Amino acid sequence: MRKQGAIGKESRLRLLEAAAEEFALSGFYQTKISSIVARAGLTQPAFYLYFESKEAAFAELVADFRNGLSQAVRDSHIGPGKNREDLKEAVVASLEQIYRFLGRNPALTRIGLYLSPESVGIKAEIAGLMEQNLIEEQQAGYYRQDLDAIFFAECLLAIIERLTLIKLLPGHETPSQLARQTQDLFFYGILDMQQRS
Amino acid sequence: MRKQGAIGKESRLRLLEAAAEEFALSGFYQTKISSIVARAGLTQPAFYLYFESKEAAFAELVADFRNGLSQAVRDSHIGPGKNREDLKEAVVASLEQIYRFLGRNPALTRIGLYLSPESVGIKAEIAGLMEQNLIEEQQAGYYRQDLDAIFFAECLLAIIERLTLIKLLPGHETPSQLARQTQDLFFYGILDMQQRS
Amino acid sequence: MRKQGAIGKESRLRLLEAAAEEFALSGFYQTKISSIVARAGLTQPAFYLYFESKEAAFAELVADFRNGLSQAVRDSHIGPGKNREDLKEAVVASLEQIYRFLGRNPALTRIGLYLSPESVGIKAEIAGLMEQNLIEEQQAGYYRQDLDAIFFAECLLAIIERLTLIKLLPGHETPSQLARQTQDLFFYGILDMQQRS
Amino acid sequence: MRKQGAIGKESRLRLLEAAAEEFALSGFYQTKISSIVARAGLTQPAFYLYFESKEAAFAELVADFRNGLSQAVRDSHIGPGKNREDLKEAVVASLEQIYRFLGRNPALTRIGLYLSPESVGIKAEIAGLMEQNLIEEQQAGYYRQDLDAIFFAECLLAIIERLTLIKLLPGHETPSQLARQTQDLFFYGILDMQQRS
DNA sequence: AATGAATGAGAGTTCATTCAT
DNA sequence: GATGAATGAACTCTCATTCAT
Repeated sequence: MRKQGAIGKESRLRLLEAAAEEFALSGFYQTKISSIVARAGLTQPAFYLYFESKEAAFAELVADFRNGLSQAVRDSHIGPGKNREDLKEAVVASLEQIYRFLGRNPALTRIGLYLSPESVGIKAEIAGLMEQNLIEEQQAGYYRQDLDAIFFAECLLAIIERLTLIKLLPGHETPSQLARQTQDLFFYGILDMQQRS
Repeated sequence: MRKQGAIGKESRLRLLEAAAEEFALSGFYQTKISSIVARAGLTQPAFYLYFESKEAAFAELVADFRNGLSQAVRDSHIGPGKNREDLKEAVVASLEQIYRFLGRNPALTRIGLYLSPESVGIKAEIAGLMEQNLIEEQQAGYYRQDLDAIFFAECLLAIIERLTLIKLLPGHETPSQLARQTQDLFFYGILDMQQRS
Repeated sequence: MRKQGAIGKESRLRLLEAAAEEFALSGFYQTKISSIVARAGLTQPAFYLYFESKEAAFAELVADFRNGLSQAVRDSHIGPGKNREDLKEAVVASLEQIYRFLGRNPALTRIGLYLSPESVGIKAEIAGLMEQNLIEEQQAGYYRQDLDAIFFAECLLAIIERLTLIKLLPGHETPSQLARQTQDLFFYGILDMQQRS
Repeated sequence: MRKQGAIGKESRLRLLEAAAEEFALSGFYQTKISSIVARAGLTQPAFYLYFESKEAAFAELVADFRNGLSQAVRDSHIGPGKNREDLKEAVVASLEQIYRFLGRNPALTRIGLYLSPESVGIKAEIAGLMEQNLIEEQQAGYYRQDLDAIFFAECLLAIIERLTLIKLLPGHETPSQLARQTQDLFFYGILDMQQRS
């Protein structure tokens, strides 16, 4: 790959965005280079000016997503010193941050979370990061002590993943709404509080 | 497709199982008819003796999974008249039934839940069935009245889906263990009960 | 590559022959699979039923040539116990055998001797075999003792190679004629015998 | 192609040399313009500033070689009036001149003698020139009268060609050594002189 | 004199699918 | 009931070449 000026960078970016949309729409195997370049307003060889192969372009998108989401999750850590009421809002804010990232680039999210074979590894990594956050928050006394952090992290991720797919990406709910619903369920469980033994 | 004798039925079944395993292993597009028939110990034209096309075979597997899972979910409904302690066990049993179905045929589960484009529709259907169960159970007074049944159904499904993938299919946990963990989280939430406001 | 019946073997052979002719005519890079299969009366995918790739088919032809020529050279060894007059005829017969092999399949010869990058290695091998023959023949007292066998082998090969290209393959001379001419030059050199010092 | 200043001439030359080396290394079809310009420290369009096409550049190299070699062969003619001892040295000198030219620019030699499709025509021309030299030298009484000049010319060329490839270009022998060996073989043949009938 | 950017044309290869037996 | 043999239709990727600057 040779040196690129401004125009080249622009073309590359256009191709990357076109690729993201095509991949998100049709999946990796059904996406043809011809569709990508058509969407970007270029011809097929231009694609290979900027990417090694179809796989490489896909991998770059996946990596972008992975980095972005990892960062968002790391940033969503809740610091110490919150009282019960503040905690609730902090948790909502934390979740909202993650949902917001996932909603920002729907095509990328679809690729990284549902389409890529690497999604398994990505989710494992994300679950791990969430677990670390949760452990520290648990040590801060925010959650019950007998909570299995990794198990909870997996469940949290599962719910975020699914709600993103069915509510966030189609635009049925906002990050803020989803954050609040998610927090509510996890905080209080499903039992009727009056009757708790 | 004409009528088949015993040998034909056997071959058809072998092909279907081989297809399930290949699809589960490599996904739809990367699975070649040649691999399927090789695994089944037959030749390519034999495949077309029993299936219209690659798509048709895949669709049949998906349909099998969908029917099985729907039934399992319907069967997992919890009847009225349980007290608090019985309820807990009933919920665990109900969840266990679902996990057990999902663990029974890993290849099929992988196809129906993660690989098929139809998985979206399947999950929507399953979520709907779960919602109906939950509503009735809620009306029986088992859960808090302000619980949003469809939201909860989606979360439940999300967790089942993820735990199936990372715990059940790799054999790290049994249906019974998963059922208990899932029930516990949902019943009590994550907060420390002493401190609940 | 699966099992082949008689028809398959026939097709494979037809493709191999077609490939040899196309390669000999146009060289490796300018030969298109489409030309080969057209000449063989088949379609492109059929080619891949019998050969891994264009390279593989070429390599097979080269290997065939190499084996054949090696054998011919080994067979051309001259045994002991010849007197001067018999020797001459034996040398001619020996050379004729080699020329005859080279003339038998012109396309293959062109590929193995001039077109293939492996031709360098092939000629090195052939020169080595010739050297061995020559050393034994020299020990039998047939040639001058101060003759450098490997040098002579290389020269002999050089001449055979060139005469094959310009005389044998175009059909200007027969193996027999070429053998006699070659023998004559090497036996007596170029000087006028009366004047030899 | 327009007139060029000093810088342009320099670039053109650099490209030509780079092309020669790349062609010699990889052959015509496997040599990419991109490799040539990379070696010359320029970009692809620059190549087309100086050459019509890849073919044209190659052809120019071949023509350079052909002219040079023709001249060298013409210059290697041996004049009349030599006695037997002088003749030997004259022949050696003559051969050395040719080997020296071939060794001077290895890349060009490889192209003109082994890689170019035109090499056939070039060798035919060279053989013709050699034949003329030989005929005159034969008429001067230097060689046996029954020698077939064109046949001998072809053999001489064959040997020069092969020894150049395997001894001269890899640097195993010098032009002088090769000239002497070649002369020795042709002068005296391979038979033991004591036993000549 | 030289380059960043782009393209037309084509090649090899793959794969689901079918036919004749 | 099954197979050896063959193919139509694509698709990815490469490369010489050119245009605008």
